[in-house]
Amino acid sequence: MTQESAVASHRIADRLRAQILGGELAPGERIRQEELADEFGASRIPVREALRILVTDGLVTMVSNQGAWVSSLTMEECAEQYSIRERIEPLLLRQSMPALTADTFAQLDELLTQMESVAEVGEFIALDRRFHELTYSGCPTGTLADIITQLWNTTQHYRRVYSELVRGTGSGLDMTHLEHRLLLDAIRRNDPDDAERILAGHIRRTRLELEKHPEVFATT
Amino acid sequence: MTQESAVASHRIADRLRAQILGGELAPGERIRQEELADEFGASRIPVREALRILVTDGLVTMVSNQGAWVSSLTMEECAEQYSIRERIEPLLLRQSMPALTADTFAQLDELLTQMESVAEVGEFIALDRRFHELTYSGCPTGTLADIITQLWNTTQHYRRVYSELVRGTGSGLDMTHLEHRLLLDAIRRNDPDDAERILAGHIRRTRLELEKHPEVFATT
DNA sequence: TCACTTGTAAATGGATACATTTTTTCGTTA
DNA sequence: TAACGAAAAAATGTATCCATTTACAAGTGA
Repeated sequence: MTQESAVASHRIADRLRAQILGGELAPGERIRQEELADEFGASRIPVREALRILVTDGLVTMVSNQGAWVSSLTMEECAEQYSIRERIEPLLLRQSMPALTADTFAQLDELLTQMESVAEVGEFIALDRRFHELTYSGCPTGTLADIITQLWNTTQHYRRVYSELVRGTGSGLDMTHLEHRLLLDAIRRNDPDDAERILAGHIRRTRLELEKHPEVFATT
Repeated sequence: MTQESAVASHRIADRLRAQILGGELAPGERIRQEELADEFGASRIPVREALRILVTDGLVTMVSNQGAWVSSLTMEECAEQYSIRERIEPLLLRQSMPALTADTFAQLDELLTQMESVAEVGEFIALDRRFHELTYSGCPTGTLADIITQLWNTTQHYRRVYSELVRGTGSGLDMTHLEHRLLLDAIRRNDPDDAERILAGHIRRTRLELEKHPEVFATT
């Protein structure tokens, strides 16, 4: 379990991060320091520190003398982030694979089975994320993993909105399941080249899918 | 020219960043808030903000209740950053190429000529950086460019130390010049595939070269 | 009616003072 | 002598108060 930090700025940052990733705070939303300070029973100093921590995460955007907002992405920016992931997640997967065990494979399999039958949108994207993160779990944390976590975080809102949009239409999700199964198979066979290729394709197709729905994104 | 920010925290961050990138502050060096505050005639509040800004840049590492240090990399971490660059800089170059003009080509050529005859180490790595940045200048700034700037920044110190180490031995630098010429040629010919391949190879060879000199890095 | 100005409210930036945590020092003891 | 521990010193974390900047709105003029 995650221990709550004794430092107020960290506590506030953790809580805010969870709110943003959980969808309680939408991209573009204004964040006022005093409001937050009252909410947490703290002064504005730790709130400002917390905001800067979230800037590091890419989740908050600050402008001098103007304030802070939950970061938002245009469709082009979101696509850019997917293009980056397309190039570097296969690298992380390759480095992770040697350390994965049969036990991990079983967990991955179980996650896929759950995903194939889940109805709720939030649940689906959570399982999807846990699946991919588990495939990377053979890697010690480092810059590569940090960057990828950031990219997942900053695009999470748009994944959720997209999923809600296409829910029930059956579009795209079938392919996702197929790709996941292929990916797990390549990992099990310990074929890093194949795994890299499938993962890159998976991310690429997701990006193209997102680009079919500009209405998900901010207009500016 | 770069306008000095009216906000103290930004001024301090800019100055500190320049000191770190310029080699005045070495990786691992402790940063005391009060010291900096005195140095800038400010209180510790803007100093703390500045430190958090540099954490975002990856140039400073902070630990709760313990303090801040100039970030340092082990050889493995530095190699990891080069591996990431190897995958994503070719992407940035590809996106940049269509916007480059004959004028840019001429500037790139001029930079290479200067590099081939420069004697001073600091001058060399500065020209090298300007050359590559100019090849990327066709791209609007975005997440990809930001990440790459960060990776260049966090590894800059080790490039400098390495360059000083091999100065005069003639090892490796010849290859660097050849690769740069090949790269510029591919860019001129507007051959993105070739340019991507050469650039990836260039970064990869630099990484391998660095890995031949573990003494450049922190031992922990 | 529209553009511009100005004044006021509100929000962010920063200084000082204090609280808390960590580190260091120094004395004690086995 | 080495190890343990307590007290002092130093550094970071936070609250409060004030300064400065920005945003909003009402008012004035053409």
